[in-house]
Amino acid sequence: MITKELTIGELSERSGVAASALRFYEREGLIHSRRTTGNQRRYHRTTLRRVAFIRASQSVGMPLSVIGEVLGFLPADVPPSREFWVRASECWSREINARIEKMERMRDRFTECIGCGCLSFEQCALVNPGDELAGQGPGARRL
Amino acid sequence: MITKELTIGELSERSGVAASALRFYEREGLIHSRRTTGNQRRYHRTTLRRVAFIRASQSVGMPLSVIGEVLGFLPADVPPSREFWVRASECWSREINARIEKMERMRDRFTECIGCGCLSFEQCALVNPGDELAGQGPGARRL
DNA sequence: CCCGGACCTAAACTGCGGTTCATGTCCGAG
DNA sequence: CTCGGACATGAACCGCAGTTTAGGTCCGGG
Repeated sequence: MITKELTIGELSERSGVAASALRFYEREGLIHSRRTTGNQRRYHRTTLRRVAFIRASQSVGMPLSVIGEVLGFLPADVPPSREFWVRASECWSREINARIEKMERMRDRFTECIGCGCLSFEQCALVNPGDELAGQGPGARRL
Repeated sequence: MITKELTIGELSERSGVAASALRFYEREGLIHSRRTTGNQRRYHRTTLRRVAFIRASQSVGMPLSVIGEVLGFLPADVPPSREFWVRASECWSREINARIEKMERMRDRFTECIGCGCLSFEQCALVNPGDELAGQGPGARRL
């Protein structure tokens, strides 16, 4: 086997992702590692691909939890197939499109609200979202 | 003066915003209050409008810090003019449009990346954003 | 054998937008 | 005057996506 394993430092340097982040991803179950007798991490080469996928997905706004779910279908130490990429891409595209549409709806509502001079409670859809518009920004969500 | 002041409970009920949030907004300087001799808050009626503006702006994704900057142009205890709404609306629209465009670019890049079969480091623009794409998702930002 | 750099862990901290809690005060109705 | 509900404060906590810190271990070169 010439498929040399990577230390965390090597994976960090090659991927451009901080070692602390890699350990964090492992805690969250997004990547996996073997341990040496001295308890050090050794990564399979395919982990590089996994990390690439994680970063690419994050850059389009996916939360780690969702990325983790999708990566759950991809067994550890198996190079991701082309089909996997394609399916994931479709999934992400749908998500992004949904978010874009939502933002467009909100923008239109805002200008409409300003235009009509309302922006007071009880009348204004923006102020009283009620429906799926709620819980947009970051902040504490209750379980 | 029949312009009765509001207690925090009244403002909370009328605006639908929790009293804890109203205190928080006040700490952050987004709204203001007078104090009674017993140290209780009394809000000017126009505060209702301010809170409406805050919630509407939040619903389109604006962070409180930016909302606070804009509200800073609006003196306390003065009803916001129509011109103020219009200018704020334009400002927010520009912001939202910028965010939508950014998301569209990212979506396109992602599908392109998947299509070309790359998604590895050094070649992939998604994985190595470098430019304005960086720092998208939530999470700790360093100063 | 010793040294330094790479690695390990757990715990605490970041910023955002608040909520919840503990403890104490105010105020109006009866 | 007393009681309860509304109000006050500061501190701790939530989720997210990590980073930083403190203190300890591993490993290879000289």
